[in-house]
Amino acid sequence: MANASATKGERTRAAILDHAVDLASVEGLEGLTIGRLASDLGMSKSGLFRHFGSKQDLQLATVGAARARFVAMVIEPATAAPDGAPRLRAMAEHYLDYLHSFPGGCFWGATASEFDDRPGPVRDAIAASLDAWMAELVRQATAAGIADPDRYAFELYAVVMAANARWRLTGDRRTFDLARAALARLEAELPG
Amino acid sequence: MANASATKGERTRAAILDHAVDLASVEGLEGLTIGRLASDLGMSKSGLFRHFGSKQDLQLATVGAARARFVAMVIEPATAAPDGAPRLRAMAEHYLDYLHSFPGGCFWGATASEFDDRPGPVRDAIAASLDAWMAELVRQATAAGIADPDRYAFELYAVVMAANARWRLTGDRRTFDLARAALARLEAELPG
DNA sequence: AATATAAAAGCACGAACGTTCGTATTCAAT
DNA sequence: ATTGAATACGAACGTTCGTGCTTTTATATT
Repeated sequence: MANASATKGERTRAAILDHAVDLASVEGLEGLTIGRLASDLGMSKSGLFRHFGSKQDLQLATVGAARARFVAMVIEPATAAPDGAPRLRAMAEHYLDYLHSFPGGCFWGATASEFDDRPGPVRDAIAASLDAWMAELVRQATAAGIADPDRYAFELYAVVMAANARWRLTGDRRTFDLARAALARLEAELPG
Repeated sequence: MANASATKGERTRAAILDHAVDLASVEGLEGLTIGRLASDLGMSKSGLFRHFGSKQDLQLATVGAARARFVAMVIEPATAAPDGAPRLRAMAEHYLDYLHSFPGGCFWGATASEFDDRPGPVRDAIAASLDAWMAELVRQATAAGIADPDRYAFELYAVVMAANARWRLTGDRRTFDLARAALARLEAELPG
């Protein structure tokens, strides 16, 4: 939510980006067109465009907004739990719920595969966000006393990513049951 | 490889599709443009277009060619091993190697997330191919005596899919070490 | 209330896309 | 050698995209 004391331009910009994240989860960051975004928000292409100056800037700002949403929905709420195993459990649960905050499934699932072969700042921003998340997972797995934290973080990421992919393609919510069963197997690795 | 006794049109069509699969692994099935495909193959847009009649038909044919490649590289070679655990091991190994047969990473990883929110025959074809693969994994996991074959198939798919995604984004081949470690944990579940 | 500034709109452009159409070339069968 | 079909080409179309320029409207400060 944008700061209420922000200027009108800042509030508009925040509203644009909030919708841009949702739209990109459906259409991708390239399929996210300025015209579509403008008409969805009831404004003109040029009026919206003025806030960014280029489509690439819009894409970069959208990646930033998506990252902010991820932090707010997955990382922040889990800070209540102490480092290590409890934090890992809390993050994994929020991680799965987070997938439902998009109309088109996980923003990162859609955009990472879209930009992995498109060198440039947008790709770099996506990669940096995901690297930061992986690093956080490794940190917590280490704190939890896991012997091979890199492998553990990789598996946890893999399960959630696949849950998103299979769910979006089949429409079958039972996919999440499979994902939870897989996560339970990972939790069983945690000491204590 | 196209049948050598095929007509010229059939050979051209096969060559187009072979390149289309590679190109789609980089640009996606929508980013796969007819002009780019034609110039890569040294032919005219209209000459290429004639073989399909619409872009959607080209996309559908490309999905079919990708599926044929998957069968030839992952499923076929593993049929030497008997059903159950040996077959699962063989398929998993070929599955990882298969990722390197594309210039832009796994065709399915790129196209599934691209089309999961685009209803239509292309989406249906992609979903059907992946469903068939999941069904094969479940079948072999069942034959191997796994208690929850759906969960097992899901995890195996998740590991390879995540290996592809992380590898494409980081460029780090050590990702495959993590994937192999994860696959080893799955193999450890197999009886015998 | 007047005025300066920020925000949004209107309009038009050049490029790229899928697609169509008419024509040229290749190839096989007579 | 002649014909007819299969294959390919080149130019053009209508549309959509990102972007720039100019004008109008809304906001905020004195």
